[in-house]
Amino acid sequence: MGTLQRKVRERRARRQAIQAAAVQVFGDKGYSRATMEDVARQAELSVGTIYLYYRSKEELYVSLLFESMQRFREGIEKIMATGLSPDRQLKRVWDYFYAYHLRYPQSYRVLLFLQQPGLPAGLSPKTLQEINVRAARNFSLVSRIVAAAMAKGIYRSHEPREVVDLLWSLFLGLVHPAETRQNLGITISTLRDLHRKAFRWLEDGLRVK
Amino acid sequence: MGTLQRKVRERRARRQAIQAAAVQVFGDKGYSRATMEDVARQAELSVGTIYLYYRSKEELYVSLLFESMQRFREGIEKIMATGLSPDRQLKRVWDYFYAYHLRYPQSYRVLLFLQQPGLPAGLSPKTLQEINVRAARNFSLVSRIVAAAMAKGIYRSHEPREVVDLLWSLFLGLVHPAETRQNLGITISTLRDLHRKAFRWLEDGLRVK
Amino acid sequence: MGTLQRKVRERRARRQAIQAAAVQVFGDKGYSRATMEDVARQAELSVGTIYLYYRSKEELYVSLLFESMQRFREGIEKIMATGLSPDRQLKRVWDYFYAYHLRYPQSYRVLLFLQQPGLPAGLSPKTLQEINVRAARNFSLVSRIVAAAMAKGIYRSHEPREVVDLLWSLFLGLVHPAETRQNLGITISTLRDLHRKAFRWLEDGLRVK
Amino acid sequence: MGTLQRKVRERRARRQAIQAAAVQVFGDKGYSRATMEDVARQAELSVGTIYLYYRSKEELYVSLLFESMQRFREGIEKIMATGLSPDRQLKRVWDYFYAYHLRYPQSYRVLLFLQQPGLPAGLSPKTLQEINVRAARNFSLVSRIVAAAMAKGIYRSHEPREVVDLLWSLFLGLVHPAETRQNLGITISTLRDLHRKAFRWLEDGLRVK
DNA sequence: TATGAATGAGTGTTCATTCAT
DNA sequence: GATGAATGAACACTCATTCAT
Repeated sequence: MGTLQRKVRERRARRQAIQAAAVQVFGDKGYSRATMEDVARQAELSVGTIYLYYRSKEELYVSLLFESMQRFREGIEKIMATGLSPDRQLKRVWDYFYAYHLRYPQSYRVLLFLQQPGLPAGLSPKTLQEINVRAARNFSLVSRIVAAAMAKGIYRSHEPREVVDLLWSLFLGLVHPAETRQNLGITISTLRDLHRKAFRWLEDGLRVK
Repeated sequence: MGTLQRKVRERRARRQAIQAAAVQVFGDKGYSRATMEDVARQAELSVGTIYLYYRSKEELYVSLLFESMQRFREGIEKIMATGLSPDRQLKRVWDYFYAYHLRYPQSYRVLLFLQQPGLPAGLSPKTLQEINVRAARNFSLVSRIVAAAMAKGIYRSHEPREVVDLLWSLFLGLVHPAETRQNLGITISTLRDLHRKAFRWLEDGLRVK
Repeated sequence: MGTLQRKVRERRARRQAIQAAAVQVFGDKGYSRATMEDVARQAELSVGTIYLYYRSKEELYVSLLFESMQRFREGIEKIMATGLSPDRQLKRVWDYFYAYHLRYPQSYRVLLFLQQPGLPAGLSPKTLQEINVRAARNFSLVSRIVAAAMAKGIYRSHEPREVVDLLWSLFLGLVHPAETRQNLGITISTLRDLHRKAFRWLEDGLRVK
Repeated sequence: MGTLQRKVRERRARRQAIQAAAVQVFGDKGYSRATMEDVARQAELSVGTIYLYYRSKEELYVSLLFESMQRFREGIEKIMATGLSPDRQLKRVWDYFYAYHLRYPQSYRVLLFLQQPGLPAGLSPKTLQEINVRAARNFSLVSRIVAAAMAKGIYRSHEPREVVDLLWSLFLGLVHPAETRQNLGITISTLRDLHRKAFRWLEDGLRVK
C-alpha cells in the first residue's frame, strides 16, 4: 500500500514536467507554430508519452491555461490574506500583475491565446464553459477588494466588477503594445514607469477626495 | 480607349473583393487557422486566382493590416481637420476607436494578430520594419493632438507619446476582454459604457484643474 | 487572292517567333522548369496566343526538336554538296557539330532532352515514331559520307552506321561533361582542343595505313 | 542490450529501401516528373515516412547520386587493387562502366540528371560543391591508372586527365544514344559490340607502337 | 486573331495522432 | 508505462490549359 499514492504522485509530477516544457514552447512559438515534437524534446520525453498524459494538443494547452489562472488566483488570495487596507491590497494586486508577467512571461502569453480570434472553434463548449467559470472566479476575487474599499469609503461608489474590468483592461493594454513592439523588434524600457503612472491616474479617479 | 483604365479599375476591384473575403476569414479563424482555400471560397474564386493578386498568404495578411492602419489614419486626419479644440479632438479619436471596432470588427481583429507570440517569425524583417513605420506614423498623429492640448494649457505637461500609449493601451485592453468573453460565448453590452467612463477617468487625470 | 498566302506567311512567322523564344527558355531552364508564361513573356505575346499556334507545351517542345534536327540536316547537306573528298567532308561534319553547339547552345540543349529518362512517358507513340524517323534520316546522311570514304579505300571497311554512332557518341560525350561541369560551376576551356584530338584519334583508327 | 545497434541497423535498412524505391522512380520518370508520392508508393510506405529519413526531395536525389558515385569508386578501387598492368586495369574499368550501366541502369540514369540543363537551379551551391568534389575524386582515380601506363611506357605521354575525360565522354556518348533510342522505343543489341570496338580504337591511338 | 484572367488538379512538405514493440 | 516510427490528412503554392471579351 502507498503504491497507489506513489503512482498518483509520479503521474502528477510527470504532468507538471510536461506543462513546464509546454509553457516554454507555446510561449515562444505560439499555439499554432508549436509542435508536439517541440514539447516532447523540451520535456526530454517522447511524443507518445505526452499523449499518455494529455489527450490532445488542445487539452495540453487548456491545462496550461488553468495552471496560469490558478497561479493568479493564489497570488491574489495571498494578498487578500495580508489584512492590509483594501486600497493597498489593490495596489499590490496591480503590482502582482506586473510581476507575474515579468516573472512568467511565457505563462502570461499563454493567457493571451484566449484572445486569438478563431480559437473557440477548436475548443469544446464544455471547455469554454470551464474557462469561463474560472476566469469569473478570479475576477470576482479582485472585485471583493474593490467592493471593500468602497464599503470603507476609500473609493467612490461604482459597480466593482466594472472597475476590475477596467483595471485588467488597462493592464492587458499596457503590456500588449509592449509585446507587440517586441514583436516588431523594439524593446521598451518605460513599461514599468507607464504601469505605475497608469495606476495612479486611474486610482485617483476612484478615490474620494 | 479607356481599356487600360478599365483594366486597372477591375484589378483594384478584384483586390478589394479578395481583401474583403480575407478580412472575414482571417477575422473569424485567425491567421494560422485560416486557409487560402477558405479565402478563395469566401471570395467565390479559385485558389489560383488569389495568387494572381497576392504573392503569398503573408502578403495578403499584410495588405489587410496596412488597409486597417490606413483607415485608422484617415479617420484621425479627418478629426484633426475639423478645427475643434484639441481635447474635443481627442475625445473624438477615442470615440472613433470604438466606432471602428464596432463597424469593422474583423478588420480590428486583424490588427490584433500582431500581438500573437511567434507571429513575427513568419514575417520578413523588411515587412516588420514597414509595419513599424506605419504604426509609428499613426501614433505620432494622435500625439500631436495631445501635445496641442498641453501647449494650450488644457492638459498638464507630460510626454505626449506616453499619454497616447496609455490611451491606446486602455482601448485595446477594454476591447480585448470583451472579445475574449465573446470567444467564451458571453456577449457584453456594457462595453460602450465602460469605454466612455474609462476616457472620462483618464482624461480627468490629465486636465489642469 | 494572295491573302491566303499572306496569312500562311504570317502564321509561319509567328510560329518561328514563338520557337525562338521557346528555345531560349527551354534551353535555360530545362523542360520541366520552364513555364508557358516564361515563353510568352520572352516572345512578347500572351499565353493564350501561344496556344493558338501550339496545342500544348509538349507539342511546342517537339517542334523545337524538329527544328534543331532540320537545321542539323541542312548543315550536313550543305557539306555534302561541296564535292570535297569524303574524309574532309567527315571532318567538316565533325567541326559542324562543334560549331553548332557553340552557336546555338540552347538549341543543342533541346536535343538533349530526348535523353531525359521519363520523357517518353509524356510523348505520344506517334510523336516518338516521327522523332525516330527524322533522327534516322540525319544519321543515314552522315553514314553515306563514311560509306563513300570506305568505297574509295580511304577508310577500312566497317559498318558505316556503327562508325557514325561512335562519332556522335563521342561528340555527345565530349560536350556533356563540359555542360555538366558548367552545371557544377566550372568552365572548361579545353573543350575545343579535346574535340580536335578526339577526332584525330578516332579517324586514325579508321584510316587505311 | 544491442537495442541501439538494432535501431541503427533498421534505420539504415529503411534508408536503403527508400533509396531502392527512389532509384526506380527517378530512373523511370526523371527528377521532375517523379513525385514523392510515387516514391512512397514504390517503397510501400506513406509520404510522411519518407520525410523521416530524407529532409527533401532534393536530399533524396542527392543521396542516390552519392550512392552511385560511391559504388563507382569502389568498383574502380577494387580493380586498382588487383595489381594487374595499368593497361589491363584500364580495360577493366572500361568494362566496369559497361557492366555497371547494365546492372544498375536506373542508378546510372541518376548520374545523368546532372546533365539536365536547369537542374543546378534546384540544388544548393553547397550541394553542387560537394558533388563536384566527389566527381573529381573518381576521375583522379582513373587518371592514376592512365598515368601509370604512361610512366611504364605503355601509353604515349599525354595529360592523363584529358584521356580520362575522353574515355568517359565516349562512354557517356555511347550509352546515351542507346538510351535515347530506348526512349524512342527501339532496343539496340549492338551496344556491347560498339563498346568493345570503341575502346580498342581509342586505346590504339594511345599505345606506343 | 489576340488577350490574360481564371481555373483546379497536382506538388513538396508538415504535423497531430496512433500503435506495435 | 514508455517509445518513436508510421501515418495521412492538410496546407501553401504552381502552372498548363481554357475561354469570355
